[in-house]
Amino acid sequence: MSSQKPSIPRGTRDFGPEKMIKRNFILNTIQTVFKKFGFLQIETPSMEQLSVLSGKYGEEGDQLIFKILNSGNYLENINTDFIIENHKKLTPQIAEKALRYDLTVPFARFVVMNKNEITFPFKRYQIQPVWRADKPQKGRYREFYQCDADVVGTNSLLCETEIISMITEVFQKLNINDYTIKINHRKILQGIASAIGKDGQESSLCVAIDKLDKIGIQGVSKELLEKGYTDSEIEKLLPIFNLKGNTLEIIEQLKIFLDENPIGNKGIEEILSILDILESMNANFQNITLDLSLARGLSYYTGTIFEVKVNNIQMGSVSGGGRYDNLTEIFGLPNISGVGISFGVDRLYDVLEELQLFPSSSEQNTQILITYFDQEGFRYGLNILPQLRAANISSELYPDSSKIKKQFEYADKKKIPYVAIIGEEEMIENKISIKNMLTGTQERYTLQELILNFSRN
RNA sequence: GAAGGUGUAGCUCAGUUGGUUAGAGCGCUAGAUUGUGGUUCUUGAGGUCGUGGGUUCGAUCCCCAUCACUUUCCCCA
Repeated sequence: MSSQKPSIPRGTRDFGPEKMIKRNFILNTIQTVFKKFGFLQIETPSMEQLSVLSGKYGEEGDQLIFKILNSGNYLENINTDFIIENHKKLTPQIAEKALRYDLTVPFARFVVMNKNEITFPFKRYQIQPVWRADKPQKGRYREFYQCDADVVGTNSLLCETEIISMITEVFQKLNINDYTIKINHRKILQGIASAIGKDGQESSLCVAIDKLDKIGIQGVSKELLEKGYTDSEIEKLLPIFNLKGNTLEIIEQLKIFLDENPIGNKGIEEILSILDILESMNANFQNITLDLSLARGLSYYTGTIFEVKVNNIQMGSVSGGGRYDNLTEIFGLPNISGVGISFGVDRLYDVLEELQLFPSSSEQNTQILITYFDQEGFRYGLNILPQLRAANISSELYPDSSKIKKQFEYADKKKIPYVAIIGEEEMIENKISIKNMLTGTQERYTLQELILNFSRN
């Protein structure tokens, strides 16, 4: 009999107990903040109809969707010409379901399907894994979690400020202090495109200037040239890259650049309103900057866009989002504006690990392990165990009758802070010896004393 | 889609300019210590050197192919 070597698909991960404790610290923090701001949780299925996802993420995005092969004889009734002609035409015929690629599109589908039950404005949060058929790299997986919070059904800029407040609170709770919330506005980018004579062509402009911090002004210029921008158009753009000062000063310079462009000025107005609301709420501004090079890849954003970067650490953005005006329109529900935020748990994990910001995990652990020498001690332990648990003390009884040494090793490896020892002497005295595994000290308590000492934890 | 890197013990890695018996640290086993973990000392187990083929008297090493993992670019969280 030959055994097979087990493995998991690349880009996927197992999470052991230590990792789950740390992940849950992040997830619970985010969830607590979402709840506090009045967001309600929903979940959607792992798989969606392929047609729901197709075409929502651009042409490249379609390739990155994990498709699920139809059940049964999926080749029945297939026009074999497709196989030779084009696999893209064959795919929808043999796969009608696919794994979700993000949480936003399924949410849009959810809103449209449940529009009669939903009370608008609808604030929902969702924490679930998503899948991408990408080649894995550092900080990039084929299965990963997203934590999204969105408000749909209102244009109010209060939503934007609440998102900023939530980011601030999450980072404060995670003890990350040195970070930047970059904000920008798609309408400002539209206005810039228009001002240099490229009306309506801001998407290629966005893709290029999004890379500004990576490839520099020269790299961006080169890319724009390749995309058909003329030298004079790029020349006009240059002042944008050289704006200096704080957010308000940049806005003043930007106003001059945009001149009377109505769309661009609408964007500026909204940014100013957001800052004004934040000021009324006495919010902390320090971490917010207007970054005109922020564009964000996804094409459905139409208003304010955000991204959060942890400073002084080699890591891409850990959070991002923005306002979208027409996400539900494609499913037949127009004029629903929404704004959302997404936290990247996996990247936050790496950041906290690197900055050593995870709290000590001992409190989540078993507090007391009951050890014993013989069958009699085991029975004594069986009596103690439920009483400890009734007092809300996380505890366990060693299951096998092994040497005491072995039982201590178990406690040590599991980082259980206290070991209860039940031997002949203890049973005669009707007390329990408790050894503190950290300090090595040992004392005897009655069960009552033990419960009193430990239940306050 | 393009270009690199790496596959040797459970883990992290040495090594052999091609030679008989492939090593270390950590981990694991057992003991020193029959009522005590972590520290210390001693002991033992554990390998088709990724897979298939080629060259050779002989390949873990050289050549070819293949698979897996990994990094960068593109794109994204």
